[in-house]
Amino acid sequence: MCGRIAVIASPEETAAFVGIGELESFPPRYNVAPTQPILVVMAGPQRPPGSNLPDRMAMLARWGLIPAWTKNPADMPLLFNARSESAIEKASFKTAMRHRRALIPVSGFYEWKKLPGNRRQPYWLRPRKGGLVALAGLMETWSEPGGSEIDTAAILTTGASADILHIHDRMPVVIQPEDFARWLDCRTQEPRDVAELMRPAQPDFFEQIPVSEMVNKVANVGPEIQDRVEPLPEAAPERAAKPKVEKRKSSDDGQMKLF
DNA sequence: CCAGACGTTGTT
DNA sequence: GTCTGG
DNA sequence: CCAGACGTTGTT
DNA sequence: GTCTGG
Repeated sequence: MCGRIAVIASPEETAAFVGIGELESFPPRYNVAPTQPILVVMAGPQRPPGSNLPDRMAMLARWGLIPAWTKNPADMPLLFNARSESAIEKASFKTAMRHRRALIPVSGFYEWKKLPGNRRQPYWLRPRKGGLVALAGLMETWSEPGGSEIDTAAILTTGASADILHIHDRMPVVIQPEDFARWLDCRTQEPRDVAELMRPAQPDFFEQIPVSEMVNKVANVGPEIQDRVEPLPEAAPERAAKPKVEKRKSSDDGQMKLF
C-alpha cells in the first residue's frame, strides 16, 4: 500500500520528469502523510491543433480523495489509496478513474513491515536508478456545502512485486515515463484501455532501506528519517533467557475480588 | 419504488 | 476500541 | 500510514 | 451521482 511518501527532488527536476514547463518552488518534503497537500499532474485542457498551450497541468490536492457526491466527508473513511483491481467499478472512484487520472511524482514512499509482537519495521523505498517515480493517482474536486472547492487525490495500489512481498502485499501503481501520455489521456483512453498499466512494478525497481521509527511521527520531517538502520530482528525477542521471578505471593491467587 | 451505501488495510 | 489530525 | 485523543461544567 | 438490497 502507500500511506506515506517523500518528495525531495527539486521543482526543476520534477517539472522535467513529468513534462511540465515550470513549477512553483517548493521545499523538499521527507515525510508526507495523508490529508497533506501533494503535487498532482493531469492532462491539460483540450488544445486547438498546433496550439502552444501546455498539454499537462500540475496542482496541489489534499491526499485523501473525497467523491464529488459526498455530503459529509466525516462519514467516509480517508480514501488515500484506491485498489486498482476494483477502482473501475467502485462508486467512489469510477468517475475519477474515467475522467481524472493523474500522476503523482514522488522520490519514494514508506512501507511498514509487521513483525511478531506488534512491532513494525519501516522501510524507505526509492527507485534503484535514482530520481523520481510517477505513482498512478486519481483526482476529484469536492464542493463544500459552503460553495468552496477542494481538490483531492488518491494513490492507486496493486499487488506487491516479488521483492517487496516480504514487507507488504500491496504497493503503489508505478507508471513508466513512456506510458505517461496514455495514462493521462482520459479523452481517448477508457479505463479498460489503461488497465494493463496498473500492474506491479518490475521486481527490483525499488531499493528497500530499513529506517528508524522516526518516520512514524509526522512531525519528524528531516532527511535523517531516511538514514539506514539495522532492521529489527525478524524473530520475536528472546523469551525468558533469564526467567522472571514469580512476583505474586504464593498465598495470593492474583484475582481481584469484586465483593 | 425508496433507503442506504459508497473504502483500504490488516487481522481473524 | 475508534475516531481525528497530520 | 502512525500518533494521539477520547469530556463536562463553569469560570476567568 | 450511482449502485445494491429489500
